[in-house]
Amino acid sequence: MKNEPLLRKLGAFVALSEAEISVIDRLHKRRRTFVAGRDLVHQGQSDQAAYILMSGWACSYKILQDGQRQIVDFQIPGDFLGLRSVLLHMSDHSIEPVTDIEVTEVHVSDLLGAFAQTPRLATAVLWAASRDEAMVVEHLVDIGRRDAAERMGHFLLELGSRLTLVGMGSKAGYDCPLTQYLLADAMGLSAVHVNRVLRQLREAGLVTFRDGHVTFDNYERLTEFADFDPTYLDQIGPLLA
Amino acid sequence: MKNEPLLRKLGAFVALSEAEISVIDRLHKRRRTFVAGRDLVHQGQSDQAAYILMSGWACSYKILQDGQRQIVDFQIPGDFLGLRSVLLHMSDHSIEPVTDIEVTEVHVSDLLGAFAQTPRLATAVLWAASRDEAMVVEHLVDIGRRDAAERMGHFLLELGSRLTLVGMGSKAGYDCPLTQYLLADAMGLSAVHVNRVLRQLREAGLVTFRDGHVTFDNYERLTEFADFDPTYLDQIGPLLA
DNA sequence: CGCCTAGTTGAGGTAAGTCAATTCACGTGG
DNA sequence: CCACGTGAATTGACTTACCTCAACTAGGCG
Repeated sequence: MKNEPLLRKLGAFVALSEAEISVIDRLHKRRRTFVAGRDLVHQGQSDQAAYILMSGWACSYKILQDGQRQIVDFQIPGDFLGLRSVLLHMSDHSIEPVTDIEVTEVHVSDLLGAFAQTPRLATAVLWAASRDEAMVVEHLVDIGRRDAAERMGHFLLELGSRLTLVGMGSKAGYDCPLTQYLLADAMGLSAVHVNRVLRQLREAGLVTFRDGHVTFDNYERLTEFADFDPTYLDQIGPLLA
Repeated sequence: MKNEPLLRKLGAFVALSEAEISVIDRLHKRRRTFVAGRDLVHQGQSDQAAYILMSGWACSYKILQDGQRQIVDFQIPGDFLGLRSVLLHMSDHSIEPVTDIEVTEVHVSDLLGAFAQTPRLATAVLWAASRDEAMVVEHLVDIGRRDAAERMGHFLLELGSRLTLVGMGSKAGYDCPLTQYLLADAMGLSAVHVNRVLRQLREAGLVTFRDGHVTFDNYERLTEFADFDPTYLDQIGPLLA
């Protein structure tokens, strides 16, 4: 259980006691799998369960009336799925597995019960939620104020940073199951423009995204080009002894 | 103290006991004021205090290297300022008062101590943070997938909804101290385009924004035009007895 | 073999940006 | 009292980044 991704993530924030670890363990009751492409959570559903992603990639998104969609974030192992839906008692977004995924289901009552038993767990979850929000905010800045090439570069760097933290990537690159259509919906661009921008970045010798793999051809120069500052993702050590 | 805006907001989520209310009261130790335009929190600062906004408007934003800025959200009374900065031990954004504001300062240690005493308070704050995140997400969708006119309409409706909840607006309209420059930085547009879009909405008989006041000329039609769905902001009653 | 999905590229259209000039309200000092 | 400066709003002319439509390629799989 020491490799359990949520423990690793929360452990970076609070030094968890044995008692707290066992409370978290008891949250992982029901293990489930979902196939790529079939939504776990639908926009508008109420009283939903939350999940902890154990393996695979997912994305959370919103659909507009005219059928367009905006992907808000991608989730990788250790991330919560649908935590906000549970707390707000209504899902304001949908969640779709990008690949086949494994999750454990967490019931609201169990989660709130765990908070009552160990308040430090509540603090740790609040920290994790803040970190997620910081990523959404960075994404917002991306879309609002960076042009397509900077935006794409920044996004690929951020994803690399997150994956590196969980041992799934490095400054050399990482495996990435996203299609250009998914990228387009995440970046607020059209799929054809994503293609052009990827070509541009490749020809500039910055990054190459091909056959499900991202390769950083020049990490330093890309970082500068995309104005990327990873401090908000960096975690120095447990902040709460 | 019954009118204290944070109590009112959290009270919508959990039915607070006398003991919990007094814990919250004790958080409001130091009252401070800040003048419009002078930042409270700077991007990159560490170990910052958090604040609860008592009166006035503020905005949180990020500056890019080329000097452009993106406003992430506006804060109105009852909202936290810099809560994320405190939990992440590093501010990833700046906060500027839009008008002169009154706040109460909250120290991290006091907040975490309050969580330990009353876990339900932690849950309530997590709920408030989730609600904030939901607004950021909606803003992200705005910028990513709506054209300038829809975006502006949606934004003005959302602001109206939030203000109505705290008694500062209605379906007729509300007072709004934002300039077209602030709007531009929030919507990811240029100031001149904001001006054109406002004219367009006014001439279409949907909304009028003039002299610091927003008037909904046709609330229904604007709601439809902007694809606005307020459910994620609505609060039916205490969810946690 | 043929279909389907993902990716690639070209040609032409459009929403929004930039630059620039003008107005207006307001405050301040001569 | 008026000249002046400053910040916000307004409008026009021109540019550009990104979109749409459309055609074509390449791999995977029944």
